[in-house]
Amino acid sequence: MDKKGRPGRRRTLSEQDILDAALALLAEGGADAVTIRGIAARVGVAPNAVYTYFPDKAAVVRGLAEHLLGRVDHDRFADPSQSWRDRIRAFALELRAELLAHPGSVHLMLSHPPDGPHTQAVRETLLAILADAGLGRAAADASYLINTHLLGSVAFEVAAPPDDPEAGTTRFRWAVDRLLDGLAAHVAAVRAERSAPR
Amino acid sequence: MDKKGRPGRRRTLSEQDILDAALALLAEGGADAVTIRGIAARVGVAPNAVYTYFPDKAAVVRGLAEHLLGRVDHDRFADPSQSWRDRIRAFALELRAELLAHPGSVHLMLSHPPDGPHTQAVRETLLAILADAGLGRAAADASYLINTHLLGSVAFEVAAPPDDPEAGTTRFRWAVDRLLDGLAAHVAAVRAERSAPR
DNA sequence: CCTCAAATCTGTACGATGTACAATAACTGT
DNA sequence: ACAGTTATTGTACATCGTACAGATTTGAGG
Repeated sequence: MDKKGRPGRRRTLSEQDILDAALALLAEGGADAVTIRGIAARVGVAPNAVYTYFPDKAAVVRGLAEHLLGRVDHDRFADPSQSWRDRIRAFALELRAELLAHPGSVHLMLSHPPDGPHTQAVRETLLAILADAGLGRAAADASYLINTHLLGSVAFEVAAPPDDPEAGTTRFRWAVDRLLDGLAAHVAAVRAERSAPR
Repeated sequence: MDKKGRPGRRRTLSEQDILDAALALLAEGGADAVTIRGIAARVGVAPNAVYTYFPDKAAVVRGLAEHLLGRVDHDRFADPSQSWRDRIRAFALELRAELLAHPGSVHLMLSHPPDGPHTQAVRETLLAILADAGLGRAAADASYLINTHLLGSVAFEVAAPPDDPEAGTTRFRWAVDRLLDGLAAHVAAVRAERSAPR
């Protein structure tokens, strides 16, 4: 695990190593377990070595959130042969599963909202589906709605897990369906107004 | 500000003092500013005095969340003369305002979900409105949906504030309206099924 | 090949945090 | 008055982020 014992320019680390270690710590011990010293120990390096790659802990945490988002395959939901409702449902469930698999990741995303390429890719996939749904100008707001509900929902579930994990999934699915109903109603209303203006 | 300089049984503190100090710190410096030592200093007492009233910091934080919920007047929304949609909208906006007024409070609620009398009172108010709406068995899930969206939404807004705070309110209102549309559609569907069973 | 600056890492150290432990003073009941 | 309980203090420790100052290796320019 440990690389060397003496200082010097040796390139024993990489940004990926740090993020991988951070992710492992997150999975094992929750958000509190993600510490600079813990990461360093796990990759076998002095704590300060981390600062060669990240300016401070907040940057590591942001990077970790990005890293996590990079693990979800969102291109899979771009296929327009399925209904937009099914696609969003599946997308939401997938993201939820990924977040639930790493306790603390939601907290971390809510306190240090990432904004790297992976984050934007996810956002764009969502926006594309919503555009297909005919939400037009409201697509951005709808995306925001889905996002915030997802994060809030998972955060709450992590903090206060239901007795039966299955029940959590059922409840989440129900909530997403209500959201989709609301969006569908809005689409219908917009369409109606467009065909019979003011 | 400081009470005394020597040990001894003096009852210089109260649970309320501690929570008030914590709330002030939260309002001033966000969640990170809420520390045992900070609270103690603010009420002019040794850090360990806090442990007479709370077993650990987590308990203080939970108490603080409760304290905060106790400040919102939710009975005001119990009046059934208004439509349930208006009542929920107003309720959500009120809670949002309270949470936004204390940066970090959402985080704190998401990491240490309170469950004291105030929390339950708020939940019951919500449930009552939703029961009026005719949601029946689904009222609990609907309440959960509104709750999680509220928390997620505010958390996100605190972490990444919009350029124009007004825009945040508009967006939130739009989202709540979509939620309400979704719930209304569900109510209609349930009613339809009940009048024409299977 | 030699030199040297830049890059990468280590060691030490400081201030802040939560909190365990023991000592101390004031109150309470007898 | 005395004894026991209890609120408070002071001291101390482990852990955290990270600033600072070396040490060592590496690669580039001569």
